[in-house]
Amino acid sequence: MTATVPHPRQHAGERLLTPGEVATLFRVDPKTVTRWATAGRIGSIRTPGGHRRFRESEVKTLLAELTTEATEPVRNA
Amino acid sequence: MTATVPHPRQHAGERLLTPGEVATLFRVDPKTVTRWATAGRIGSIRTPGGHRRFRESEVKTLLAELTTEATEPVRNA
DNA sequence: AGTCAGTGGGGTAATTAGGGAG
DNA sequence: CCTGTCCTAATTACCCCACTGA
Repeated sequence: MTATVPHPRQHAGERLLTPGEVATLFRVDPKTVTRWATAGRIGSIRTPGGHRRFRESEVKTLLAELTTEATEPVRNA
Repeated sequence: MTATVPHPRQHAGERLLTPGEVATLFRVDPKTVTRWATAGRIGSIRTPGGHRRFRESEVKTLLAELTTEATEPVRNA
């Protein structure tokens, strides 16, 4: 396991995700998530130790923006 | 879980946070917050019994300083 | 007096950061 | 241009038990 369970008790639903969790959501390597943060494509919060945390809301929004639905119906349905 | 909510009305300007509460803000383990205090990365106040408390204003400031917003637009959006 | 979540201290595994080469 | 992997070092997470604090 990585950490504690999700917190229902945060500021304003400001849950944070670890690089590994974000990597799982996008099905990529955690290293890639780090590069996104370095490139400024996704906001990040650094711990005093240097590790990164990501806003869950931002990650979800990003996922939604990059999601494309099928526009043509299946011909054999 | 680490931080519960039972809380005394800490009136006055300076509200104090428990290690568990600070840990929640940074999405880390309460033990990690303790190490930050030991390493001098964050100021702490010790109770006569040895437990630590952190200044909310200092924590918030630190959190804000370590926060980076996304600057580059998403390619596929 | 007694309960009990939270904390401290110590020690060991798991993640992460960073650079670099493919 | 972007990503996954290898490496080392640093940071963090989870385990124990004893004590604090409300």
